[in-house]
Amino acid sequence: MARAPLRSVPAPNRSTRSGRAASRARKADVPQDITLVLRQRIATQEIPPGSKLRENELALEFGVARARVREALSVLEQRGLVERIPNRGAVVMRLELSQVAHLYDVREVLEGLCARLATLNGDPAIWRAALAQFKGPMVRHVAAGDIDAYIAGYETFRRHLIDGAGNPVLAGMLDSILERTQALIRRIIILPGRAEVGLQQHTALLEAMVRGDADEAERLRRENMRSAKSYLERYQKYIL
Amino acid sequence: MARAPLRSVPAPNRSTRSGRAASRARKADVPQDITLVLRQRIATQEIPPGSKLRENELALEFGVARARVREALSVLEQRGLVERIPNRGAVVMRLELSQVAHLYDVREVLEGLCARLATLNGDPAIWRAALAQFKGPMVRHVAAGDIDAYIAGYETFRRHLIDGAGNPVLAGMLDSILERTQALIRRIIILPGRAEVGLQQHTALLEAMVRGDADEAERLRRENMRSAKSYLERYQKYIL
DNA sequence: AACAACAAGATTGTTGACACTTTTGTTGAC
DNA sequence: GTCAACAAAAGTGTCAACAATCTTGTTGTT
Repeated sequence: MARAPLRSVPAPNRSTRSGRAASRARKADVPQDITLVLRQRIATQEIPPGSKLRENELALEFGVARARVREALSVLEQRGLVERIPNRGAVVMRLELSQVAHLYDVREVLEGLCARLATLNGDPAIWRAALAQFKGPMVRHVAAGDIDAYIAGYETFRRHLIDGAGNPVLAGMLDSILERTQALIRRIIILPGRAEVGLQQHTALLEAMVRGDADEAERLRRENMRSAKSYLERYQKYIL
Repeated sequence: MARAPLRSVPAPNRSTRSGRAASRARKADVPQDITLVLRQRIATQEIPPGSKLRENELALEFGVARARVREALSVLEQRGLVERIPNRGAVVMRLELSQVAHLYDVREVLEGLCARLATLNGDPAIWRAALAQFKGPMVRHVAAGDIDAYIAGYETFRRHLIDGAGNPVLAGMLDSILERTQALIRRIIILPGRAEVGLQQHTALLEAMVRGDADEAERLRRENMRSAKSYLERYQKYIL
């Protein structure tokens, strides 16, 4: 449980003039990126749900004062990643099935909008290229059972969709949801038959996007999400 | 510009035992609700866009240390209400037209989902009651030009929709969007003919909800949002 | 042996002080 | 009179210390 301090900062770094270069080198890291690091650790479940986040521990590890950790925890609470109880500390949020269902209902319409906007605003060449990926290499990844490669391909596809949509508000909300369900997505993909279904659905979606049919793209993406949600509910006992 | 301190806290409240009752009376207010107060002030434009938020000023007004104000500002930044520039402070976010368009695109699909879920999960009696409101008193409010009463009725309707949907994730995101566009909504409603159109659209929506047609409810709500967005774009010069 | 009362330790909550950066105001040269 | 260099002020960034609260371990009683 005890995390090895990645960069053990020399505690007495208080002298005004000495060690300027050293502190400047770390300048870009410290300011608020401890929030980012914690977000990633929670999303990847490197810090598992239910864990207690002790302010002192984190402050020591990152070599900053507790006030900074405290601010980071506030942000994490806002994002729904941790729950904070007064005088008792912060624990990593645990996902109930109902919560996941809520997240997926919202994700469905947001991803639908994302597909529609990407069709309207994005570069068709990108969708053609993605379609080629899904018809060629991705098929082989699934056939070969190379889940990691498939997931990697899916992630870049999703990134292209969000970028292509060109809507920062949408991007932020999708990121927020993805961040909370990332661990789940990986477990859904490896369910029996899921990757094959997903492959087919994404291919159909991209074909609609290539021919510029935004409405159909939105419909297909939403159907894709509903399908994923139903898989999740069917296999919930193996996932949650 | 200088805000009158609503409750000027006696600064030397440091003694451990003295004034316990007084400090306990304020206990419920202080903890983190300064975030809520600031959110409301920004949403209502009591603090107008572009204003600088000085940490010291706020700390003094609320009678807390700067660290607490600082945490509140972090949350406000996360929510997209203020922009924080290192070493330069926090200013209330200014809405560009493009940003508003992005917000409305997202709001469209979220309100659509909200209407669908409310139709499926909510109590039909509530929709019947709301329909009666929109066919009776609300019509008179619009005819009489009583905008405030109309807005109040619309707000309770929207609240019923969100409650009826029963999805906390959705509720949070809609609140976040509403909070950022609240000032706009009031300006759109008073546009020529807008209230009449809205009245008709909401009536149609509620009729679909009463008969349990969730798909149609979602479609109508989305159409309603697109219509509001087009009004906004047409009259942008009078609004922004 | 089980349980309540208490004390010691650990953790969070809050504060004031200090360092650093930006802004503002002033002086002086051209 | 205008502009640059400099000094003072204001504001933000960071920190360590103290207070309040919760948790854990211990002791004593029934």
